[in-house]
Amino acid sequence: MRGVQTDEPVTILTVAKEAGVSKTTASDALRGSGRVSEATRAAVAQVAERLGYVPNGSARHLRRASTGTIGLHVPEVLTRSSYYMSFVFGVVEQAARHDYDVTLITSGQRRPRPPRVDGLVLGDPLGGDPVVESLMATGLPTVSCERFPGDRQADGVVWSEHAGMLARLLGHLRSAGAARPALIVAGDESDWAASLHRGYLGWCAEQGVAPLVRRVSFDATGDEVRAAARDLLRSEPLDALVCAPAGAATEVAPLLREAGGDVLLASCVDGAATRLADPPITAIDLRPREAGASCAELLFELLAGAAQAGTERVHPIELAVRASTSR
Amino acid sequence: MRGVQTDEPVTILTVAKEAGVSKTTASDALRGSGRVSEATRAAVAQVAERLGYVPNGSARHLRRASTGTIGLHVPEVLTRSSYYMSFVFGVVEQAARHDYDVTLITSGQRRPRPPRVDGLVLGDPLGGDPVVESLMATGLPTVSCERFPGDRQADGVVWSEHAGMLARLLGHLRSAGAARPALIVAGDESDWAASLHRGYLGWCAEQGVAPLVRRVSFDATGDEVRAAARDLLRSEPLDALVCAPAGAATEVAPLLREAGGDVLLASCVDGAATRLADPPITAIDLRPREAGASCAELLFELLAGAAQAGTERVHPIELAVRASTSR
DNA sequence: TTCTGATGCCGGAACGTTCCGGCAAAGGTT
DNA sequence: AACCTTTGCCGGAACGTTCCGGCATCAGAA
Repeated sequence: MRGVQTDEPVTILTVAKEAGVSKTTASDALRGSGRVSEATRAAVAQVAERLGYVPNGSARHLRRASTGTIGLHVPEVLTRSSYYMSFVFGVVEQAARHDYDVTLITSGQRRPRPPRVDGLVLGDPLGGDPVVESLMATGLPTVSCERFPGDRQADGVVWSEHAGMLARLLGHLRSAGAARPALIVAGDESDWAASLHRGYLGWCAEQGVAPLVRRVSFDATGDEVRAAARDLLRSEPLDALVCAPAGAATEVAPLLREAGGDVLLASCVDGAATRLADPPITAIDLRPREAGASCAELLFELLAGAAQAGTERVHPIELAVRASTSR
Repeated sequence: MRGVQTDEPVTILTVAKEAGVSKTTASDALRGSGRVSEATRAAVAQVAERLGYVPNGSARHLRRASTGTIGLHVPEVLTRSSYYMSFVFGVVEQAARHDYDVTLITSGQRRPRPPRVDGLVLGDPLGGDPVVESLMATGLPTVSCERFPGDRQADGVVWSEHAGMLARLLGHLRSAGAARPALIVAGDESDWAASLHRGYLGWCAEQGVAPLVRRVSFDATGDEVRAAARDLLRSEPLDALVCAPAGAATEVAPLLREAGGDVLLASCVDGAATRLADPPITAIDLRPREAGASCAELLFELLAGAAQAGTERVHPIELAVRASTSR
């Protein structure tokens, strides 16, 4: 039952009058605040339900000096759209649990005013993006997924052990027989790419392996990663390849197959494509939806004063070993 | 210059006092409403700029009985994430031009309240989605991209001539020598897929060609479309293949190459992948960003009373002929 | 001179909800 | 009986902006 539809909006005053209490009591009863008896609370709740009362967000947030909304920024990198969509959905759903809305902010926007939000989530902030810079300059509580490249960090950071997980993947490749795994990775405008690269170099140093890297752009196309793979195939005997950019592994899989040689293949970003490829491709599952939710949750803690600026959270990621890395 | 930072919020009262006018005059001056002299307007604007005045959205929208926000719903279909992300960005940017925020609504959300928005954009509404149904039941002004499957339509519909464009693509394939082009397409839960299928059948009837169709799910995986393509290859001599699902064409391209036979290949959804494939794949460019902007614009017209419920707009789409359909 | 219309200001009230502190009643303690 | 504490209500004011209609002034027409 939706409630009676009238031309008069159902306000807290309507509910209070119908329940025979003051507006303050009605408000307190519905919000669980103040000192209201359980019987009165139930009676008011019933009236509100019956009338289909929905609090006016503008009124509430004017009074509270808040907006009830968080802003979410994601880079417009379409090769990572699958990851970002999942991330976005995670944020939106976690925000809903806190009765917050999520307003999207894009780097293509030209707008003359700061966002009307209580706080910000930055998904994978890229260095050199002026919109990201200006968002961080707002002074609003901000949580970033991965660190911001550079010295200045958001109030809260949710990050994952990419280097460590890559070392584990490389170890797995090593024990599967690969003597010298190669890496295709983006540049340092992304903290994620930078830590993968660093982790790879560190692992090679530790294992006494000569690094075999090809750098591509953060939003590398299929052709770009295929060109990088071809280059690797031409210049060295290739026994294993780890592709960092999202979607790259599935782009090079046919190429490696054609080239023969039984090259092990893995991806640093998991998704439906790697899972459902034939053979399924070993990948690092970044769990983007959960990452989104975790970022949102940390922001709400910051907003509620339950967390301090400078808080860092480790978001667990997983290695999904599949057929592409076995012989 | 950001303006002097004090602990006291800069309100319209602050600006008015500083400019030596009433709050009403200050408000009217900044909004271009009321009857305010040009000199007074300029003076107030200068004070506002200097003080870094930003209107309080909650106060404004409480007074106006509005929210300053539109809701955007997109299906959580990750194979179409590239298209949807572009669509989303288009909506967000057009909304920004109207000083509106965009709040995302997902089908995975469980929330006890209607969205606090002035209107809704439904990107590619899928039949059978209860969240879409409930959004359409809110009574809010609503614009959908493509029609809603079924009798009930949104207040505004932005749609494209998919059947017509497919006929043109088929004609192009025909003139490139294909006698019997095949189609891989999703089911009727999407109006887009339904019109492609209908258009294909209509074209075949008109040309006296026996239809060659394989149905897949709307969110078909690479394997699923490859299985469909293999099935086609096995059962008939295949001279041309049109893949409707986003991403499908690039998934089957290597398969067709391996099979030999010089099969012409085209896609009903264009993107970076089809553009940058080798050879580049002929595709229908749905121009998602522009579609998003167009939907948002129609919604703002509805909200402003400049368009009527029942308005339909044709969003132009384009056929990008590329090397995959030439011999 | 008087009246009318235009211009450009103005204060009060409204929007819907929350916060704050007052107060009545009841129960317990001295 | 008087005092104190707790419980559970209450009305007024606040939040910041816009809407509405009033009013003063000036210029032009009758």
